[in-house]
Amino acid sequence: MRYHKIPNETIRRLPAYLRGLVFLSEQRQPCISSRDLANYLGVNPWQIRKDFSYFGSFGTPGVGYNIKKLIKQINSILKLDVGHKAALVGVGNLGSAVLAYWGFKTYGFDIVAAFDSDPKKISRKVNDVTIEDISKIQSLKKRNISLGIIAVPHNAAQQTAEVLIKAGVGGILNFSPCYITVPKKVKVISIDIAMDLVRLSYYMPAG
Amino acid sequence: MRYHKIPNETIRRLPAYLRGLVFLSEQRQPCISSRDLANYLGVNPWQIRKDFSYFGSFGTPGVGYNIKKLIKQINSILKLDVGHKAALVGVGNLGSAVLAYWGFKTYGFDIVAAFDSDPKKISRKVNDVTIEDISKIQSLKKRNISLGIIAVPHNAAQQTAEVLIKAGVGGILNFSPCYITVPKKVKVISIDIAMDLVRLSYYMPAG
DNA sequence: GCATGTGAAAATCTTCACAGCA
DNA sequence: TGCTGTGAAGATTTTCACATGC
Repeated sequence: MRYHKIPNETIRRLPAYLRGLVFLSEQRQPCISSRDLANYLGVNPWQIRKDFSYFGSFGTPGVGYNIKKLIKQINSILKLDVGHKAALVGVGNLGSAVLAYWGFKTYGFDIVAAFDSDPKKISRKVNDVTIEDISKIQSLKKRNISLGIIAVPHNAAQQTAEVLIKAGVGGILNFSPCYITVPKKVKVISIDIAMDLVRLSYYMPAG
Repeated sequence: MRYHKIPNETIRRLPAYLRGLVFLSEQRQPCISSRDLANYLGVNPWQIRKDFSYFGSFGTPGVGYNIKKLIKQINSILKLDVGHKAALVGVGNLGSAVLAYWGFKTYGFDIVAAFDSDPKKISRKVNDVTIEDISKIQSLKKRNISLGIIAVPHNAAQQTAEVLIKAGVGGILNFSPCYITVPKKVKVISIDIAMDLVRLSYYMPAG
């Protein structure tokens, strides 16, 4: 394996590979070929092989990939093996759903804190997490929380991002429907379900 | 404007342009340059100009783009001007959150039906939508619903997709954490929030 | 024989530089 | 002058074909 810059698109696909492999690992078959895996995931075999090749040689020619071993490798590449603590800001409709979503735990994420500015919500408990006043947010560093989840109205998003960054988070998952500006050292990933639905509209057959 | 195949990436960006423009249209300023719009959206000006150029010439040299007019154009490109009726299948945690999410309405989507297989949930009302038994799903075509939203456990997703397609939907928004196989004429867009969080983990600074 | 890993070719997408118009 | 629209250059990503290893 020579040095290669790793394509962003590869990083976009790796989590999906991991997700599929985790389901496959529940079966008894220990190995899988790139062809079978590709078929299961709905992608191309050479795409899978190329993507893995950026990180090393994980397979055995003539046999395929050992599923459990491959999961470990991808977990390590994606830095999921260390575990991440996250804090949610904004416990409205969307925020509550995020809190209740178990899907994160599978990948080593734990939402251990939740903040809101509405006094009526403070001290309420949602999914074992007690909602705190937004002013308590500077405690994140002390609590070893490195990840912020923003689910506030869009006019409060930028400000919330800044507070989170000041509190020491290195990554932000942004559910607010807007772009937020951050220093280079912080990574933001934005999610807006409505945007995906809009995209679907474009691709849908007429009628 | 010559003929050009429209890049998928352009379609991925258009909804975000639209979202930003809708917010900007609430201000009194009628026009915006590609530079200012780009700055607001966090992208490059030439990217915006190029993206629009695939569909025609929407701006005025020396002035910029008329915001309201541009919104209309993008709405038309994305086929949002016709309105879409959607049906949700699976009213669990995630499904309920989707039902409660107002964000769709802004773009002309309306979730007018919800289905579940759990008898305890049938006839309950969530956000003005009465939950129906999954067996009633073949009524979609008659009700003019062209869009399905899947929020069932992953082992039921493929089957749900097939039922939806048989009932005549042309597009599926898939929240179940798995790949689903569909005929070419149907478009699927999958969303898995956990996957984005995983990607964030990769990009986050160490420490 | 069979499936991986990879250089090289092809396709796609982004960036640039500037002609042309208000 | 200021900003759009676009061909062409540059960068990135995907696809392919096959050498290599089990």
